[in-house]
This record gives sequence, C-alpha cells and structure tokens, in this order.
Amino acid sequence: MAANLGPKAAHFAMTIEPSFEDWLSIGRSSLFSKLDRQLVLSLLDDDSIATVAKGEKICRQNEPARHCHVVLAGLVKLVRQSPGGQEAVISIHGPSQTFMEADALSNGVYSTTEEAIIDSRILRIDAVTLREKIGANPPFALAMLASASVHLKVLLEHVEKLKSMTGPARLADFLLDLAAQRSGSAAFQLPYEKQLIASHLGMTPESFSRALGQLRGLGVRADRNKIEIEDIQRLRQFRDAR
Amino acid sequence: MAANLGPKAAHFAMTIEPSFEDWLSIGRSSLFSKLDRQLVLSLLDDDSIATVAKGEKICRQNEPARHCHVVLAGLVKLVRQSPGGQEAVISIHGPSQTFMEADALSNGVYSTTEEAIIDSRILRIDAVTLREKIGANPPFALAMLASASVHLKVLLEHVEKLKSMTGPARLADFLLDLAAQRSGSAAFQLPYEKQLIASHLGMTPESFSRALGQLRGLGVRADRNKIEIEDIQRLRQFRDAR
DNA sequence: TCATCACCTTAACAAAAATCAACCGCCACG
DNA sequence: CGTGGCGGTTGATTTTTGTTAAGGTGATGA
Repeated sequence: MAANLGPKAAHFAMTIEPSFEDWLSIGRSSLFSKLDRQLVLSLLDDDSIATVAKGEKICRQNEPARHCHVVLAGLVKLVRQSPGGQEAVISIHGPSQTFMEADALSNGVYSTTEEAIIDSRILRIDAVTLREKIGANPPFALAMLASASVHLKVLLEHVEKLKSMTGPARLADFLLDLAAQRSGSAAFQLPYEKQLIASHLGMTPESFSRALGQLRGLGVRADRNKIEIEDIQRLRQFRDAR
Repeated sequence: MAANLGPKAAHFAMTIEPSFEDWLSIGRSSLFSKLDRQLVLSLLDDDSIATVAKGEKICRQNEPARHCHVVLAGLVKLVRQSPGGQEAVISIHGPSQTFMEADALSNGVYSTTEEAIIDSRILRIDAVTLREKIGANPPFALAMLASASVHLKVLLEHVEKLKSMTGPARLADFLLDLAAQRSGSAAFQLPYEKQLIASHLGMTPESFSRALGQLRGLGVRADRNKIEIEDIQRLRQFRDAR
C-alpha cells in the first residue's frame, strides 16, 4: 500500500505493512514467488520491515541467527572476516534476493556480516516462525531447498573462478555477466563502487584498476562507472583463454 | 568389509541391501542420522548402491541430475570445469557425506563432476523419490535444509580463505584441520595425494611443495604422506597472521 | 570559493604464485 | 633386470598480484 513514492517515514509509527513495491519484490523472489500470499503474510510480524541506511549492518557474523532476510529495495553486501581480521566480500544481493536462510534455519549463528551498501529496505523473517511454516508446508520447504540450491551453485562457481581464473579474466567475466548478452556490443553502468567489485572478485582496488586497463586493449572502454564493450565475443574469448 | 554382516542377499534376490557398515555410514550422516530407518529404506531401490573404482566418475557436470549421492565408503572429489577447460577441485567427501542434493532437488543438471579418488561405495538416491519423500515428510525436509546449510557454510569459508589467505597459510589451515587439536603436537597421514590437496587449496603441486617447505621452518615435518606438527599453536599463529 | 574527503588511478617496487624444466624415487610391467 | 610412468621435489624464470606512495577528480560543505 502507500503511494508508490510516498514519504516512507510517515506511517512508520506502528506496523509497517509491505508497500506495493515490496510486494513486487517479494513476488519476484524465487523463494516466495510461488507461495500463497497468505502464507507470506503469516511470516511477517510487527517489525518485519526495516529501513537500513547505507553502511549500517543488518546482522553480524557469529551473532545468533534469529532472522532470515529478503532485500526489498537497495543493495546488501555479505562480508566474512577471518580470525586474522581480514575481510572478504562473499556476495552482493539486490532486490528480491534472500539470504541467511541457512543460518536462520540451522539455529546457529550468522556466518557472515551483512551491510547495506546503499539505503535499503529489508524484510526480516523470524527464524522460529520460518521453521514452523516450513514444517507445516511442504511446498514451502521445497522452495527453500531450491533457493539454497541456487545459493550453493553460485558459490560453487565463485570458488571455481577464484581458483582457475586470473584477475583480469574474473573482471571480464563480471562485465560479461552485467552485459547479459551473447554477442554484439554493450554499454551499461557498474552497479556499485569499484572497490566493492574488486573485493567481490578477490582483488585489491589497484589490481582492479590495472585489470580494467588491460581490458582496454580488448575493446572495453570505461569512463567513471560507465562501461562500454565493443565486442562481447572477443571479451568472452579472452575470459575463456585464462 | 564383507565379513561381519548378516546374511543379506537372502530374501531380496536382486536388491542390494545396505551392509552393516553401510548402515553405520548412513547413521553417521547428518542428513539421515535422525531419520526413521523405514524412511531411509523407502528411498532406496534396486540399483541404489554402486561400487565405483578409483578414477571412475559418479556423475558429470551438466548432465541431468537424476540422483543425489551419499558416500558409504571411500573418497570422492567434486570437480568443476570452466568453459575454458580449466579444472578446480571444489571439495572432497568421505564416508557419511552427502552431495548433489541441491542439483537433484532443483531438477536441473549436475553443477560439478564427481569422481572416486579411491575405490568407493556410493548410495544413489533417485531425485524424484527424494522430492516425494521430502514433500511428505517435513522433518526430512528440515534435515535436507540443515545439510544444505552446512554445505553452504563450508563453501563460504572456502571462498573467504581463497580470498584472504596466502598459499602457505591455506596449507597450514588444512593441516590444522586434520590435526583436530587445539594445542600440543600432532602426527597424522595426509588423507590423499598431495596434488589433490594442492588443487583443493587452489594452488599448483609445485606451490604446494614449496609451501610445505616453508612450514618446515615452523615445526612441520613431512615425510612421504606422514605429517608431524611440533607445535599446533605456533602453526595457528602463522595461519592467522596471514 | 575553497578546503576537504572519498574514490579512483598510476607508478615503482616487493611478494607470491605460476610456469617451464629437470630430476629423484618408487612401483608396475615387460 | 631394465624401463617407463607417476607423484613429488627443486631450481630458474616469468607472470600476477599486493604494497606503498603519490596524485587526480568530483562531490560536498563551510
């Protein structure tokens, strides 16, 4: 509800009901898209929707996992820190993507820290409620499993790429993903800061910069956060060669 | 392995019934340990148990995922190959570990190739049956989710380590895992070939060898595939420093 | 308007890792 | 017995990447 661009802080005082856009996001998520609206509603409670400012954390690694989350709007990064204090960006989630289901379900602690990288709206689903509903609703359980399956596959690919591709090749791969075409040329914007992409691809900002410079020789023009790829196929060839 | 188990082939002419050891393996697996024996039995059919020789493949990347697998005995490596033909060992599974649930459940294709690295016994569970039983048995669904959650967490850690640790540090980490102690000294055998460990850790055999050489300076002695760690804490300190 | 700051880039250097090549020891096999 | 192959090691070299340091550019705010 609420006008689709209406002042959000207005009716924040009490229960926050999902807005029209929120419902769109929920509907687009692979986890909830095929589920009954009533069921989804039953998962929500008073403080289900949180507005999170850029830089704010949604949850912290090693704290008890009491919720799973769905991005309704915005962008969230999933960061993991090692005992030695190093940080690694594991993945980045946009609207309609769920995360932390696994942690919430296994009744353990969050295995990553989540942080909004732009102002975001997050749906928080209580872990206990979630477990209940899953137990009572087999199709929901299957949807959860499918969702976990997707996450697993993404991570799998990520590992593969980290192990077998050089930095520039990983960047090429990332750009090809964004272009979402199989041939011809493409132009688009980088979805977030280069530092963040660099970290996501497992390299330093400096290496990222150099990698981008290297791709220039393959028909990739970069101005600010605008990217132009002359020849998608050529870029793919480069990627596959490493 | 065939000695101390009861008469098995007696009443089921064609069916291969799990041996006593097989039941032990099944019982130890996080996926099946808490489930009713009847349910587990209902998942099996005539060709559920396969004996796989070293080097044989259990399934191939991109082929339709019609089964999920449980290692009953032996060792299996999970390999992923990129479009460019590179190979990366994603993980290695021993007895009681399940894999490919995700692919089997999402009705898609295998996202990795599986290969036995020593002679092994594998339990193959039909994907359709699996989905049926999950739909009909909520606790089973939750067990599957928990299992997926564990796999997810392992991969997450793997990504983090690949991104934030040097080769020698990853090796130290691997050895500390094997030692399974928090202090003192330890001696044990490497569970499989060094090449394989190297690939699993995301480095070449040469780098592995050199990394091992580097750890020698930290009280790690290696002879053939026997490892001795003088001081676990010292090694951990080294690992955490990178 | 200027100062400041965050993001990004570049360069020079150092560290880490891959590559190329040679070699050892062991074992299976003719 | 040799001999070949495989797993492993080692050395020399190159490539890749991180590090350190410096500078540039655009947005923001006093």
